Amino acid sequence: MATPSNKNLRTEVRSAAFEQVREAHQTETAEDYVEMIADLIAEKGEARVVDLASAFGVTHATVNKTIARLNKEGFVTNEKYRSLFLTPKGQKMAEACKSRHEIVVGFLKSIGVSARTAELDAEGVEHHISPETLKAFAAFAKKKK
Amino acid sequence: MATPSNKNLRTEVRSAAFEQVREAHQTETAEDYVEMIADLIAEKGEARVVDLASAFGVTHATVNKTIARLNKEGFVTNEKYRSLFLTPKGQKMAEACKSRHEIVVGFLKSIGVSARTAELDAEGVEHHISPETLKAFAAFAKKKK
DNA sequence: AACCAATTGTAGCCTTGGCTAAGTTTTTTG
DNA sequence: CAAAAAACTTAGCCAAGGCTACAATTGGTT
Ligand SMILES: [Mn+2]
Ligand SMILES: [Mn+2]
Ligand SMILES: [Mn+2]
Ligand SMILES: [Mn+2]
Repeated sequence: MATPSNKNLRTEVRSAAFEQVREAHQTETAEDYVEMIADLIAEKGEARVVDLASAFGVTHATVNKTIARLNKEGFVTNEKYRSLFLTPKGQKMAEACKSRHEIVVGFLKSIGVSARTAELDAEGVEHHISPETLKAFAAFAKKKK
Repeated sequence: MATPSNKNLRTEVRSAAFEQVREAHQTETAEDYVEMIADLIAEKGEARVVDLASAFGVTHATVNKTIARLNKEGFVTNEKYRSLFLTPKGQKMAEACKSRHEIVVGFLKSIGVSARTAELDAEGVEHHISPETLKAFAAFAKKKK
């Protein structure tokens, strides 16, 4: 049980887990932004800087800086003083994120978590769910329904 | 369905969710460090800077800077060139985090996620689980067992 | 057309959490 | 017990994501 190889395995999984968390946090902002931009365009016809600021609860200056990064990384296109658009790459990511988001919310509700808490917790949890776990979530929620 | 009050509620929950995520990320490092320090002391008798660096997969310089902050915030005590200790406040937090971590891992396994993936995903998920959801996780895993 | 309010942009600041590189101290080892 | 290795500290750099304050642009109102 307490063999060296066992301990090494635990150690290896441990640091891999933290590495995975750091990676998730690096893509998190891009994921939330593209999802929100897609939602806003679907709901209101356009996504403006003020809308994003209000949705995320941050200042417009923060949104502006983030948009500049997402533009540089190829997720968003933006012209000065005009509303925001997603690139095909950004759209694809938005769809995947929306789907994942909904699976997580649905799953949490299906194990008895209230709608509000499910929404609140899902916004963070969604970024730390591997494909395997996502599949398990989807399967469970579907069976439960 | 698409009444204004409904839309305002959605909007309110939305920004509250992102605020909750930002808060979780602010306490995350402290939580992971105190838990790890407690684990190392339990397993090896002491927690050293190199141990933490290897466990988290970061450099010892990064650990050092973080420890300085945790000291300032009252979670850790440290004397130069000596191993690290938790304050009572740090110990209390470590226990809560360890318990929460185990609940999350156990829950993921109970819905069919493999042991390795459960460990990997739990390290991030744990910080985004509210008390209500944690209770639901614990209840489900217990029932399933 | 001119003005004013709203929106967007930009500069500069802060904190966190990464890193490398170089200097100290402690511990081990020959 | 001296030298080498290991561990620790410190300084300085970077990127991300917050903020405030101020400047520029747009768009609606009169
Ligand atoms: Mn999210
Ligand atoms: Mn989301
Ligand atoms: Mn963690
Ligand atoms: Mn997170």
